[in-house]
Amino acid sequence: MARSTGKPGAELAFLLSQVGYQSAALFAERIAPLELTPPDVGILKVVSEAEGLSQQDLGVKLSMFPSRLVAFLDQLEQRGLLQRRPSPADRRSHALYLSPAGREALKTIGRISREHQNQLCAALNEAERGQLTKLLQRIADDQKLAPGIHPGFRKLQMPR
Amino acid sequence: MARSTGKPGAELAFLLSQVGYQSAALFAERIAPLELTPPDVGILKVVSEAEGLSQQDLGVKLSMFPSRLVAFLDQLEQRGLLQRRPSPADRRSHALYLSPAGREALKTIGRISREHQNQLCAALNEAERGQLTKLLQRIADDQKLAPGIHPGFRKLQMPR
DNA sequence: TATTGTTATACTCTATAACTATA
DNA sequence: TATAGTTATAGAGTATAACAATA
Repeated sequence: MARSTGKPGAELAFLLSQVGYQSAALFAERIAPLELTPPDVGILKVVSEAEGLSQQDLGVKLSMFPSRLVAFLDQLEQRGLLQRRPSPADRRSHALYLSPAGREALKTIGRISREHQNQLCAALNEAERGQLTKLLQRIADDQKLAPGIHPGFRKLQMPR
Repeated sequence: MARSTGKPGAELAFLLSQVGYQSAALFAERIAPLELTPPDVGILKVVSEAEGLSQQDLGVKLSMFPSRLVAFLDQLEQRGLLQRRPSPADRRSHALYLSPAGREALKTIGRISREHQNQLCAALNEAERGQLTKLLQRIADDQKLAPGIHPGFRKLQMPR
């Protein structure tokens, strides 16, 4: 039974964490058959929006250590989704590009993401989803969360 | 700039994951000075609501492997927040209880949680927080998320 | 001397399965 | 023989720091 009056608890913050985790977990399940993980998707997305960027740039955008990026990029490159091209100005750095297959993968991911959202938000109609989006966006802006960048890239580990 | 018409993307599902992660991360930071982690808090909370339960029971409630529980319980017991008492009926099993210090810790955690929620939801007024809570609760119910049980107990690992 | 990307190392946390003591 | 809790082991993933090539 919920308290209707009195000192407010932290139900909302906990609900946010619960539902947010559920969203991440279901999404991870949905892309697993593509042999992709959420960080893979985040990397592909950022590269697609800023092609030619260096691994350094990518690390800054995602707040990831460059050394942690290497393994992800190796795998994406081996699978032909992403390319490391020599940088014209600096032979130390690599310019990152999506391959055609990488762009195709992003389209598939987009479709999967929409299905995922429909499943997750099945309890709400369109108007309610719009309401929810607006409220969450206000929090995200206030919390200085960069659009399209998941804060989990930084440190990892949620409950423990 | 947001698309006002056309095929919907998955912005809402991503926003939920972003804000949910932010909630979890900020909460973890807030309780870190108490030398507690979110799973510690989850355990204390469940025990407080069902004192006398066994480690087996606790594992089922949290969807955690019993072997994973051991280290958490060891630490909480050593710090005097939780007690393993002999079970009257079965000498194999332990009945879990909070100590007075454990109950005190939960009060502190409750205060911290409210501060946390106020910080996280600073962009919204009371009415808006109520709206948001209702919408999220509808999703949580539809997704069969148990009240007060974080789905992250199960498997862990969000971005990867 | 500083910087880009890579590799090496140590550490944390987990699931699985073996183990003990009771039942 | 089965069950409660514990311990052992191996694996996944990370941050940190050392490293080679280039600037």
